[in-house]
Amino acid sequence: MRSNAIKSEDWLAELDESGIRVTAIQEMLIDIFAHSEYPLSTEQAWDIARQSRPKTGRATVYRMVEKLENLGLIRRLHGYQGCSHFVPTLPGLMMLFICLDCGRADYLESQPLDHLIQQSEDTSGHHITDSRLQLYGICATCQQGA
Amino acid sequence: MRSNAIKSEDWLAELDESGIRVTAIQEMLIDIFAHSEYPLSTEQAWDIARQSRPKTGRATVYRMVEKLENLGLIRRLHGYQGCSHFVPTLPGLMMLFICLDCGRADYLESQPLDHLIQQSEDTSGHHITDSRLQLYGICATCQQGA
DNA sequence: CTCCCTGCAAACTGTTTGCAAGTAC
DNA sequence: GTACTTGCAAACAGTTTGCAGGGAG
Repeated sequence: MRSNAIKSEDWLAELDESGIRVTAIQEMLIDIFAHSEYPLSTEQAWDIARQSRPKTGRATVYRMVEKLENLGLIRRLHGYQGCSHFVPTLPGLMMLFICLDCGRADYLESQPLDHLIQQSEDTSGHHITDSRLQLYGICATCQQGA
Repeated sequence: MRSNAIKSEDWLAELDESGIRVTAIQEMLIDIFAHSEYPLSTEQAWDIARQSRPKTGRATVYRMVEKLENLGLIRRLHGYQGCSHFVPTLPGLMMLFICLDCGRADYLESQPLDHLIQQSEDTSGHHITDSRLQLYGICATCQQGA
């Protein structure tokens, strides 16, 4: 799997630029999402947050997740255990593979997808502003294990 | 937009083969989904159903939608007004475009997507069993209208 | 000092479940 | 007759909201 190259500092900088007040909780939640090996639901992130900060409120995590999603720092996973899990965004990489066995998410190179979308725009006449490609299956590691 | 070529009879036949008992309500709901020009939520389908059959229960529609989805006859739309809208499945066509203006869904030809997925499988080593590509934007018609 | 953030609890929405009655086969 | 389906109501889960207090700039 692709190693997670996300820098928490970059996220904090983005938050700052957006006029969102940066607090200790925010830093903690960013850390949690940026460094998790697996997609996390809001509930799971809340559980992890309370391990180091027991009085963290549920709503705080929901509000934070919403902000991170709106800023494009995390992406919602659809169709894997509902639609309430999130993974950090890797800019420029839009193809997301989710292993149905171990649950890990892996970004794949997507240049061909850009071409495909461009082509679809041309032939259909639609103006495409956003794309979402999710792939499901068994990852290379889990195939060996089985 | 691609004309909807779904035959209610085909769906009924599939239901029958699956050992699901075919009732009048099922026929009605199949008709509603197969012939709607727009993606429908369960709630919307329920509203339509009650126009011709006021005593239809909400749970019945939910249960029916679940069956249709499991059989692959309808597909859930993700990221458009939540994740609770459905469109009829067109076999072999996996690329789905949703207009953010008028809300209509349009299937696009997808041969290049198959190649792209094949290629991703080869380079990543993952075994891909399911793919989900959704495109968002403004459809050709709405571009003209504006 | 001001405004945004936080925690708590209550409210809310969409969805699921249990059960008795109805209906297809 | 048997088993699946239906409608109703209650239960449920995840998420959102209102508000009083706290913290950042």
